[in-house]
Amino acid sequence: MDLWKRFGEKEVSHSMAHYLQAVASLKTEKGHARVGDIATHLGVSKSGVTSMLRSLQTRGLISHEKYGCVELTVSGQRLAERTESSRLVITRFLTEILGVSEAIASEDACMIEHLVSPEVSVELLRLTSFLRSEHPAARALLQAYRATPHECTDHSPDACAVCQTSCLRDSLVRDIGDSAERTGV
Amino acid sequence: MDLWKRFGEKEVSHSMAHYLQAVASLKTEKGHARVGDIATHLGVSKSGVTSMLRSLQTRGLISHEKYGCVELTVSGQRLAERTESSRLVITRFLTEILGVSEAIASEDACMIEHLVSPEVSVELLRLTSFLRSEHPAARALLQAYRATPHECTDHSPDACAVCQTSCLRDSLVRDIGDSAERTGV
DNA sequence: CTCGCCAGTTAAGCTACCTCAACAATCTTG
DNA sequence: CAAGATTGTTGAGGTAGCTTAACTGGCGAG
Repeated sequence: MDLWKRFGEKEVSHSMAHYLQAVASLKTEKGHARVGDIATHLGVSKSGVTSMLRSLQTRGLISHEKYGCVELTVSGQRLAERTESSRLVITRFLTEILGVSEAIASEDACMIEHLVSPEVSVELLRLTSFLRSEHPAARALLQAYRATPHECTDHSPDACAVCQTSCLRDSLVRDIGDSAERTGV
Repeated sequence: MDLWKRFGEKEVSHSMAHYLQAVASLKTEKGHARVGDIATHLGVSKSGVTSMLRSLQTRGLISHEKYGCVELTVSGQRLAERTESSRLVITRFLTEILGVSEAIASEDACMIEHLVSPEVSVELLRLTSFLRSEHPAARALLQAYRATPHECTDHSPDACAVCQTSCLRDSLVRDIGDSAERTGV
């Protein structure tokens, strides 16, 4: 299967998603988004911004005339909002339900926000809301969940409800040090 | 914050992760991985494979000599295993806990498998295992969760445990049609 | 042995995204 | 209303990852 090739065919790339978010946040923050603001906000050169704006304009996500301010089109606005919502949902799920540190949650959310389908984001929101609610089943679950040890003592096939032929955990935990180092934790 | 720039600084790119996985799966499938096999497996040209192999060799993830078979190094093998484990964990969480369709789950997992930190993957595995286990709190929660309506009726600030100033759901659901179309659902 | 085929490589070219350096437009201010 | 600072654009150049086209290494059949 060459599902993997769709990565390059996403409606927007990682960079584009962040340009759109930058424009959106500058607009709400200071009322307008200019090339220099975007460049500063994203930590890239102004020339990089100019050429990216051209590309975003071609895709109908922004409008921008020479030396003017940048405006999001309706679809650009939608995309920016959706990406931002995904980011928030993912971050909250990672920190509040999975109990991952803020640093790692923010980094992971930033990496995947634009790649997660709305279907998944909306379900993730639903699960997070439910688990954070006052519903007795949710409270009971979280309490029981927090109480069980982190270590899966028995990871033989079929003992764990997720692993099958081999223990998935083993290949994950051994890399945890490496990634913590990068994040500066 | 320019967290977003780390996207390009990941140990491996999306493509690289899939090349490594292709080599690993060909090795277990037919005992060896050759350029042509990899090209077929990934649906790219042989010349593309040759140049990617050069790049992976430079990074110490594979070894490959001219006209020979491709071998994963220890770090290449670790990376391939970790990516594959993440993919499995994510897929199972999306289908079995969130209840998303196989098609969407596979696509999303394929997009993000290499971007999710091992910390998050391992916690996701733990949650999924727990929820799929026989633990009474898990059974009760899933039952209650499945029974609650999909619609969040009250999304005013503070009513929902996740949304704050505005309803995150609104910006997500309106895009669901668009993405289903792409996936061919 | 050599001809031909297949696997693999090199070369050139494309798109995306970035950089720096030079230039052009606009704004500010005396 | 010009001088100079600020802001934005253009252009050339680099890396990553792909493509196609042309070339080469290795090997079996006659």
